[in-house]
Amino acid sequence: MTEIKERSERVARRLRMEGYRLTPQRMAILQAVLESPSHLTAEEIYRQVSADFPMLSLATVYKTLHMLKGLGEVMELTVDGRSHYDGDAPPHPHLICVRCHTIIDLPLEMAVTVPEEALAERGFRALWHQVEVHGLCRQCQEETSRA
Amino acid sequence: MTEIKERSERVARRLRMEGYRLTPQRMAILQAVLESPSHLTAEEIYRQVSADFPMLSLATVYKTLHMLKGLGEVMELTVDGRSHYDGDAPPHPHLICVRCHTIIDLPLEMAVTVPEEALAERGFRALWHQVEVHGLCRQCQEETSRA
DNA sequence: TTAACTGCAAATGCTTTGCATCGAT
DNA sequence: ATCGATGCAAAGCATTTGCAGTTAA
Repeated sequence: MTEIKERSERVARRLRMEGYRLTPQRMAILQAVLESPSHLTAEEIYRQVSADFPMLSLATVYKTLHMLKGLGEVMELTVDGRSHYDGDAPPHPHLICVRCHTIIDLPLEMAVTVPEEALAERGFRALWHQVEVHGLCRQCQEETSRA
Repeated sequence: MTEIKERSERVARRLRMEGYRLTPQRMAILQAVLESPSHLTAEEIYRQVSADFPMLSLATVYKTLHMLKGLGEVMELTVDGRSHYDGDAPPHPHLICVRCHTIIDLPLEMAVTVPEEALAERGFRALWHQVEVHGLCRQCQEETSRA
């Protein structure tokens, strides 16, 4: 909890420094993304934050998430045509169910094994990486075999 | 080339076996995906195949790609809200430019390093995996620094 | 022959945008 | 007081769907 508070204060400071305004909507959206253990969609963030800010608009949620993504403070994960947002700092692998589209985090610090030379050869500057394992979650395996 | 022909014949055989009809459209779409060294979008496949089949519809392209994906014969990679399709067999990492959305293949057989136990613990059955490295391609680095 | 497939056009659903108003600085 | 941010509604765009006509088997 304190960790999340510290993190959101750090981001707030950064926003101010870079000339962004600290609106209550932005703070609430940021808080929601950081707090959630799962990977919320814009819609879910909207519904959740709306409880405190009934006048919030979905467009603002999208605009804020876009900004935070641009700053690298949240990551975007597209599953089945829907974007999910994750505020976790250390990159970790995601298990993605191809049937129900659930996303499961693996709490492992994946040191990705792409050799530096391969990137350097192509003049590519890596910013972050992402490991996705696609398959069937437990429940979907059961439901598939039952059919 | 022969490799591609063999591959498409193998897929054709599989389709027939599983009760799908082998229409000229399907064969042409399959061919196009297998032949292309890049990661075509549905739109690009449509334009390309349309040269030979002017009566082809985009809906058929989507339906066919969806079917092939379901069979695991092609993989889907979503970048910036657009799906790209890749018929390559061995899974390899992708470098994705966050600015221009170019996709670069790395011809490395990535043995992904997600420990089996982590999957087993969660009852997750892995089907395939995907490594994405997000960053800036050479050209976009130059254009960014110039600005 | 007949059930699956195609093509068309309309519909869907997520995301973005334009613009008048509001509010953080 | 300024200019960026918000909220609303409309627009945008990739993808899906319904259906009548077509065709592979």
